[in-house]
Amino acid sequence: MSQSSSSSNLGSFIKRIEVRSHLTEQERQAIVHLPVRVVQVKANRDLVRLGERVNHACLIVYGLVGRFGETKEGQRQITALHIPGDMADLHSVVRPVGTSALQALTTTTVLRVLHDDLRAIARQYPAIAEAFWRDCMVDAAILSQWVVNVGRRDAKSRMAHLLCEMASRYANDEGAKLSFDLPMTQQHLADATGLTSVHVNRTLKALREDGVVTITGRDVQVHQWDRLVSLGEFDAAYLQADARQPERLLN
Amino acid sequence: MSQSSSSSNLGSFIKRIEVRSHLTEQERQAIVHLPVRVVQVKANRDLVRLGERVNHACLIVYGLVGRFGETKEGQRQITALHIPGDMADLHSVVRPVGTSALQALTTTTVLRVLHDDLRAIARQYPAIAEAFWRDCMVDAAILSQWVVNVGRRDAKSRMAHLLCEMASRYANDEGAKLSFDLPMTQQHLADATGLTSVHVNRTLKALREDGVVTITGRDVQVHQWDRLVSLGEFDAAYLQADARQPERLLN
DNA sequence: CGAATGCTTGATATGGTTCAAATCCCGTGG
DNA sequence: CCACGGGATTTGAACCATATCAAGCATTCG
Repeated sequence: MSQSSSSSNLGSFIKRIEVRSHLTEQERQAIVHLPVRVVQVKANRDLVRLGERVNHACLIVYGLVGRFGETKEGQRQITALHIPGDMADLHSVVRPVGTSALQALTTTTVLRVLHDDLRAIARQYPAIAEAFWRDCMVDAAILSQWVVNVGRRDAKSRMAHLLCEMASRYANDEGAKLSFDLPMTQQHLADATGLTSVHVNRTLKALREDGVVTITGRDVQVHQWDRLVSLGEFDAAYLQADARQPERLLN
Repeated sequence: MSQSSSSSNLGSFIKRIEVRSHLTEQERQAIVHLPVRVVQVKANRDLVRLGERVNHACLIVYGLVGRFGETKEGQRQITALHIPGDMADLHSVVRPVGTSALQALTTTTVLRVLHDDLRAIARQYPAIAEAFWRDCMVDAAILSQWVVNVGRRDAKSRMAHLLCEMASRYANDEGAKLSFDLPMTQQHLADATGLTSVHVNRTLKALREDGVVTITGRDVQVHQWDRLVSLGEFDAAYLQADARQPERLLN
């Protein structure tokens, strides 16, 4: 895990926040000028160990990160996936004692931001506090969907839902959903869907034979988006927190 | 759904908040004086319908409330349970478009608090904003545990975990965990654990025959707390957000 | 080129579901 | 106080979606 100091590169974070919340120029500047520390993490290394108390949050700049829960018998369950632009543990600002581990699925570049700094701007600018809170609530909405997915859907439907979600989160435009890079092994997919890697393999085969998606290594090719959506009963509404709604008191 | 206006009774909410966050007397007063509207909801009625946009949050005063996700084939999955003292949808302050329904499992008394009022005190008192955020993050931690529970544990273990969680949340003192009132039908338990009501019944039978817990109607009697904890791999840490830690900048 | 890691497939086992029916429980009205 | 009705619980039998075990193949990387 190599480190180096730097100032900014928080652009992707700002962009993410502004999809969901309005910021004034001043607020934007406050975020941009947060001091950060760049950290590289190799695949399968923890960014945050289980039970560790951290004093910083991790903005993913490049790579893919998972939050892992574990069973006594060593079975792992991914409870969240974080892609570039996500502040993977923004919640730790307010609850610094981790209850699960954060692990890199691929080599990952992270910007560490100190809790104290985040808390300071949240206290100074109520709109930033609200934006952080809102961002965390989108993650919670995803979590809630995962409970439904894992609790009540069969294997094919689960995979379809996960693929729709990741496609939607990665995509900037509609077309991008049909072809994207998903750097997860079949074991990772199994850990995210609560299945076995063997069964993930068979499920992907079935989806391929249905002509819906083809996954080759990290490359996902969606042939029939509509069928994938209907298989996974996917409704992207939960991923949004529309900034355009007048939720914010402009006082 | 009967309504009546009232002022305060927010004591249980204050108490809940203060377990996790420090408040000054002034901040406490700001919360106590929030205008509320008392609402009674009968069992199996929605407090918030699927997709409904609300302008208030619901503090549970009496009863039990579940958040329900649903599958196309009508299978239901409970993604959260809320007991008295919980502000069931505090998150809606920041994301008012519901992505799942809130339904009463028993006759429930609710205090409705307007988003605008909550947002106003959150903006005025950064410590309150932080406390609200923290409260939501405890709910998210529970959600995260549920994903692990439903994704990777077998039926007996799932039930044990759920029972430990509810016991811990209901209990004020240690002894109270051994005997408590859980107003859920076996179908509700099934919806919360991602099982079938038939299998819940068999699982409860097995737990009873093991001499671990006996559930008769709404009455839960825990005979061997330690075995229940170890069966469910339960670690109460995730339920806490220790207010005693100096997380708050006292500036 | 060899070792490690990930992918694929077959055979078998099993935990949980589904369907169906009986019984229990409790509130309600006669 | 009893009869009735409807939800909730309990149990059995058959079935199936997914797990488990095991082996061979493919790909990447040092």
